[in-house]
Amino acid sequence: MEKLNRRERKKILAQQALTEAAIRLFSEKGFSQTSISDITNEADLATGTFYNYFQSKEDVIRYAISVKIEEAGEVLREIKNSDDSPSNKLFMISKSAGQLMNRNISLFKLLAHLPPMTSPPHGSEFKDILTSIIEEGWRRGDYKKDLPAPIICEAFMAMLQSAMMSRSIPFEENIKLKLTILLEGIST
Amino acid sequence: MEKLNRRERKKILAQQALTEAAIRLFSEKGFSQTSISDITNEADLATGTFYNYFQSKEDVIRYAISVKIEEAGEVLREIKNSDDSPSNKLFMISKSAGQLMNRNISLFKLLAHLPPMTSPPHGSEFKDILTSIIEEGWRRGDYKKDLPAPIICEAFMAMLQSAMMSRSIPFEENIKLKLTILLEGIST
Amino acid sequence: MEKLNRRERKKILAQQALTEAAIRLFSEKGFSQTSISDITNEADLATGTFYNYFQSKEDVIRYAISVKIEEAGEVLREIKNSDDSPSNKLFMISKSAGQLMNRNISLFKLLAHLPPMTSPPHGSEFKDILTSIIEEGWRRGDYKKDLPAPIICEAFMAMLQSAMMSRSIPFEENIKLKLTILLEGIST
Amino acid sequence: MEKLNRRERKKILAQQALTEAAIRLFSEKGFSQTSISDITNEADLATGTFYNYFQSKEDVIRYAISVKIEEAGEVLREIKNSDDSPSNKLFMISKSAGQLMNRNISLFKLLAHLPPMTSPPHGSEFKDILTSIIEEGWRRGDYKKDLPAPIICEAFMAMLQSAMMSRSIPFEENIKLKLTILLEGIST
DNA sequence: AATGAATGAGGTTTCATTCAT
DNA sequence: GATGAATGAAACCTCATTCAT
Repeated sequence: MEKLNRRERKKILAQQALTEAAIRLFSEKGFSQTSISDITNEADLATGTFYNYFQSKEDVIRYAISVKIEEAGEVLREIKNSDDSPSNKLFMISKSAGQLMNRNISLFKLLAHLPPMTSPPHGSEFKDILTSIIEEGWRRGDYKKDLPAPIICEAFMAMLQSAMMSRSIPFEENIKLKLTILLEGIST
Repeated sequence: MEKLNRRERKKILAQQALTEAAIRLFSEKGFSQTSISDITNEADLATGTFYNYFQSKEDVIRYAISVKIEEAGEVLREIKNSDDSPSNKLFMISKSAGQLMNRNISLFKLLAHLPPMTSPPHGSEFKDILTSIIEEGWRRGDYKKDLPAPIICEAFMAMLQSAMMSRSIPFEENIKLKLTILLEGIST
Repeated sequence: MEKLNRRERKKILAQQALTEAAIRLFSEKGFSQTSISDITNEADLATGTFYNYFQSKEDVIRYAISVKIEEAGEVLREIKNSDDSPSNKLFMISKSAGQLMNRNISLFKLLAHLPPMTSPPHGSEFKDILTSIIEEGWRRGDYKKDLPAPIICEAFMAMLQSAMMSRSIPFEENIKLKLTILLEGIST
Repeated sequence: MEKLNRRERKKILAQQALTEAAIRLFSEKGFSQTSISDITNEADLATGTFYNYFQSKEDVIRYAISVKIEEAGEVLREIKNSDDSPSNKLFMISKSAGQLMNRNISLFKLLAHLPPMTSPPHGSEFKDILTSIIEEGWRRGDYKKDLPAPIICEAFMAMLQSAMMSRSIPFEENIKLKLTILLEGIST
């Protein structure tokens, strides 16, 4: 058991090292400017080793994103199941989503290098959670009923993204103001 | 004064042909899957000719975008100087921006392949016009004064972009609903 | 007559401009790093114009050298026909050859880029003059007769070249010392 | 300690094959007429393999020369430390230098294709040995003391080079005559 | 599982040369 | 004669991938 574990741990370490090296280089030099041997150099491994873990450069992105998605899912579900009001839940989601994405902004930009339609392998879960929060708001009579849920979801995500990208006003203040507008616009 | 002799005309045609071929192929096969000789083949020119007009594939994107920005500027200024109400102006802007971007959606997606920070070489003019419309709304007492102009601009642009990207609800209906939320949120 | 002359003069100017530009660039950036359009740019002419005067880059070298050879020939013949002693003539030749070559050192290095055997299209004239001076020395009983003339010529030219290339001792002093050795070695 | 495993041995063989192929082709077809894939074809390796060992064609020249310099150093030091008279040592040096350079004449001509000033990365060691021989001659009272050592060194090297380049008289005879002149010129 | 030299397809890029103006 | 855009062959060079160790 001991021996196997050590091996497994080493294996995982190599994969982690490769992933981190790749993401670092992708965001520093750009995706296509980064070669596989750049990545293995940065990870202090041999070129061939890359192929023990990944099929291609794109594969690394997919793997890295899936890890992040996993993490994010946990947090989202926790917020959804809390006792807060829908509007408060939206605030909390925006906050932690902002944090997550800020930390991984360069990673998400890399999605452009994957074949289209692969992009949001998770978006739906996010949307599902948002939708269920909005429906909760409807049930409680908080929100106007003449706006379709997808529109509200999209508007929410747009505000979120816009706040993250803003260069003029810091995220915290920014998202607070934008959510104010949004909630004002959808509340009864 | 449009006295271009044949040679000059041919030059312009060649550059146009290259640009159009490039954008077409980029969106069909993807940016990095498109080689320079793919482009010249499509444009029915020799490989070397590409380098008479551009330094690199990225260069074509920059050029194509700058042409579109030019066009968009014209329309924006016209709307700004019309006699409509601020909110109507915002609707009109969203409409024609939507049209422009819809027509060039594949072009804008290519921005991801340019080094970061190069992205909005025009954003400021757009922002200036939006800001002046919002200020007009303030003067007329249409909009709440406790929201900073940049936030409103950003929110507007976010709605616009989100409506353009939406896959669930068509742009026209989509942007109408989102602007409704926005205007409701910022109006007195 | 006037019109023709002006044309002819312009023609020659263009050829001179091209030659000078070429030699300048060859010695600055190296022969193969210099393209024909580099040359025409430097000469402020169009690419195609080059082909009105030369067949190739190598051709420019040949032309430039032939011009210099022409010049040098004049000086050599003058010295040969003067009333000085053979040894003095050798000193004078070394002096003016040194000056000429110093001024055109970069040009002579370019000979390496011409197909071999083309190299000294003039060497023979130089050799002839040296030989006739040595024979004059023999007739006057100045020089030992057991050394073949070609050896003395070669030795003289070697000293000359070596003095020109020396980095440790300036040419004037250098060639004086070396010729002293040579004359000591060949004198009776 | 020459424990090279098969991989290492193959590496060295590959680099040798490339170097030899390159030098052979450079002198057969000329430097700029030889492409990198010519070289790898001749060495029976793949094009890309060239770049595992060299940065450029110029790089091969540098490498090849440095190898020869290494070899020459051995011989020179041996002669210097022998029991012969200074003048005999000079003869022996001229002889083996002539042999070395004759064998590698085409290699030395390639120096013209390297950026200037790179040329003699070794000259100094050669000079040092010559100087010590001349000083030995002075101590023994063989040579005149009014000629600076650098001048004698330069003159010796010039004679050597000139004898190697001569087309009219074969090297052996040629260098014997020229050294006679030189020694006559510098001896007491 | 790790290594890294060899591979060679396929991209990028240059540039001598032509030729219509 | 001068121009300079177009040409396309031919060079350069990179790099994903393999495979013997």
